[in-house]
Amino acid sequence: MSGASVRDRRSERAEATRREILDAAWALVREEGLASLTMRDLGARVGMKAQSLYGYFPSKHAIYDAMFGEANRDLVARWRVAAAAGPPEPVAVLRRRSVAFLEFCVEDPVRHQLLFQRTIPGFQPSPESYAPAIEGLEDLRTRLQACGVDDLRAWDTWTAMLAGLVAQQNANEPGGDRWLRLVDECIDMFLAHWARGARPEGED
Amino acid sequence: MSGASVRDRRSERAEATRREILDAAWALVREEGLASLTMRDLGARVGMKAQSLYGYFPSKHAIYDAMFGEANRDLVARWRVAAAAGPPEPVAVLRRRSVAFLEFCVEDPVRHQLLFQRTIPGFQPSPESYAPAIEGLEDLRTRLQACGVDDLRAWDTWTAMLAGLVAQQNANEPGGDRWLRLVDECIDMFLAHWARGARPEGED
DNA sequence: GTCTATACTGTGATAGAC
DNA sequence: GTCTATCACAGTATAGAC
Repeated sequence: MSGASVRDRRSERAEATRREILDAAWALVREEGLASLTMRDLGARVGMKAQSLYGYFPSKHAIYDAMFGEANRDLVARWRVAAAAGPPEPVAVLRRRSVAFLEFCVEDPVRHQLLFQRTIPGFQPSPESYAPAIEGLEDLRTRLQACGVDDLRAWDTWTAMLAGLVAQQNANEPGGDRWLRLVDECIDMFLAHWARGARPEGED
Repeated sequence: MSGASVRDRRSERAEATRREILDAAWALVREEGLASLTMRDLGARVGMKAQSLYGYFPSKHAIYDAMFGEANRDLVARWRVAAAAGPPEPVAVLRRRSVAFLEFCVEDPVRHQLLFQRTIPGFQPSPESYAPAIEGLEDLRTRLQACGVDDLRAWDTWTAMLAGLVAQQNANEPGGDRWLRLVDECIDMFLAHWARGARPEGED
């Protein structure tokens, strides 16, 4: 049916424009900072008036939300690649996964800020945009279990440790590797304390 | 001289008004978020027009800077109290210092955001406001040395670990203690790996 | 001297013309 | 779909009332 065909081509074109707007938004926030994104700048970047953007996104927060979802999906994809890109020993996988996470967070501090620091007034990611993060946390849990770590406290310690490395790196030496390169030794430290069999039974 | 006396009373009164404005600013950012502070709201809170605030602070960033400096001084004071509030054994002091830091960061997430996450577009703390932080880091270094930890990598690991606990607590369970209560075990884990004599010599 | 009134620029957002 | 016009509100600045 030509009607459906026309609709498809229209929605395809609209989707391409949405894509173009998102790319421009990423470029802008990388240059000016996450909170400095303005609809006028963004419109100018894609050759539109700011008001026309509302034909593609219902609000500025909706743009942030689309960026949030995209970043989240990219992170999960990166994890999958890292898990498959080497020997399957659980600890080796865990190490690759951690390095992939740190690199992901450090290579684009603005993206890290959007994903993990809630600094945009009033912005809350939608459940759909947030969903991949839940999947990633679940995956982490099984990875840690495979390494002999089966404890909620250990899990929380792990996320805090990696979050801290990223936070310090991005806050104090963005683009560098002063905290990044600590990851291997941090994992040693963590596993020595938390992995099954690492601690004498009656220690606690 | 009566001239000096008049000047003093005027500056005293101006200082009291500055204090009042800062208190109102803290209350507002706690209610509405750090980035949502507006000069109009702030003026209304202290019974002024927004424009009148410029008689006490040259800009909105200057208000943020005064808050930054105040928070930094409060943190250092808290550290001093914690250090003196118990037995002087280095590890015990380090533990009290850590708990004090975590509580400080968690009891007021907005203050933590102002101090440790740079999310306000264009805001950079002045050297005077930032100075206490340098003092605090220097103090931490000597505390760690006293515990047998004398290594830049260990120092960085320490700051990352505590920063991570705070980040996770404030991001995922503000007001709670799920990550907070991990601090003692994290310190055990850290010291076991980094303290002098904890590791066999030829391990690395 | 301190505060008020007013104005300028820039923000997100909406309604309606074409 | 994109535009013009417009709105309410933000930070900032200056002139003038008292």
